Amino acid sequence: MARTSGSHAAKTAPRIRAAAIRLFARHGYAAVSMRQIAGEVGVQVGALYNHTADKQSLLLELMEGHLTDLLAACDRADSPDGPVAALEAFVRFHIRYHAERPDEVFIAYMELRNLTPENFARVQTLRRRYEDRLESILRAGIAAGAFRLADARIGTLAIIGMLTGINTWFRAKGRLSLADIEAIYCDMIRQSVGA
Amino acid sequence: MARTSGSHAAKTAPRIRAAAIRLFARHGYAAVSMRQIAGEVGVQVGALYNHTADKQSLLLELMEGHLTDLLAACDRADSPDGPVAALEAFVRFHIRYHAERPDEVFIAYMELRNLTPENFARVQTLRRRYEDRLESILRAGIAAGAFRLADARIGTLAIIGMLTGINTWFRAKGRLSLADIEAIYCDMIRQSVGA
DNA sequence: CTTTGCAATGAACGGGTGTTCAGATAATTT
DNA sequence: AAATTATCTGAACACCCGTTCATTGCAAAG
Repeated sequence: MARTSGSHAAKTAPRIRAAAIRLFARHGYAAVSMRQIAGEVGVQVGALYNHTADKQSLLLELMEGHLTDLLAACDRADSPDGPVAALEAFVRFHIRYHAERPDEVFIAYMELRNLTPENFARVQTLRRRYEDRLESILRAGIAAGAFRLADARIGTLAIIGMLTGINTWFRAKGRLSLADIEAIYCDMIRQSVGA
Repeated sequence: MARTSGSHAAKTAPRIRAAAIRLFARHGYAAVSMRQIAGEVGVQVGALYNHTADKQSLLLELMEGHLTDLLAACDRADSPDGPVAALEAFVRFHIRYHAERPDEVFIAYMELRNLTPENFARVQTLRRRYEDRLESILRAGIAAGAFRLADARIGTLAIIGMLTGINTWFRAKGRLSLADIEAIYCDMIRQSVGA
């Protein structure tokens, strides 16, 4: 090999991903053309195919990248002892992490149906791994008698749904700061599981 | 006028809407072509334009129709006295109504970004009207001292998000029936507002 | 039974789609 | 300095897009 692999790619590939994230989040996967992405990067269409196999792979890379990062960050975040404290830590982590990456989150939740079946399955596996973090906390809380909650799985889906919804309406310039919302959600979610 | 307006339209127009709902929900507005819709109805593309001005209007009609029906049904549903009972009635109504129309719900929540700004504003107004139904209940409960909830608006968005999420994962053949889920959600939501 | 007029056809319009590829470019290793 | 090779260009491919419109068909009104 005569050149370090990706000497240029190291600059262009991330820019393609960044442009795709912005455009997919703004207009939707199906409504964005490869030419639009290329235009945003300042390159011709054909050049994109040096960095991604096709449009579908680009979408998959964005989603898998986002979910992998999410899981890694979730692992890094410390989870305190005790079901109530662990639940609160999860909620705060989720809200903060997702608020910082609205575009990736939007794509990961809205473009699932534009994945091929195999790619959908791969993404769902990652998503399920994240949900399982919360489900474990709920299960432990139920087992310890700390939570009054009939079903850990449904509780997980309900809480994730509640949290995910924030991204659809939260605006930094709104009436309440993110810290305010974090506090309100912590209270509501703690109460929702009967703790 | 030589003929009752819409003697044919009375058959074709609803079929177009039904096909569009199915296809938009399955593949997304941008990914569905007018030719696909026409094919599903068993008609040529041009015929669609006898019943809708353009693709964008078709989307708007579906969304406005869904939200108008939702508001009408919500008004018809009786709301019992007392904040706790009213909240439970709202939750049960929402879950049942939405479970019966998964495709319309999916479109109304996922295709907002494919609306032109004016059309988006119209749909948001209707959606806000529905959210206000819940917000009033929460406000009344807080005022009466029946709920322990810091902010009625955030509580509304949190609960709506929680409820709306059901449609993304509920399957009739799943582990739990809709009635089971209804019961679990009623408990969680009642607890979440501190009642 | 003729008139009326809505609805459906089928072809066309201009333009956009994802993807490929031969050839030019430029940067790194030898 | 020369050779190498990842990257980019620019054009092309075959096909699909939303929308329009002259023409045709047909069901109801008079």
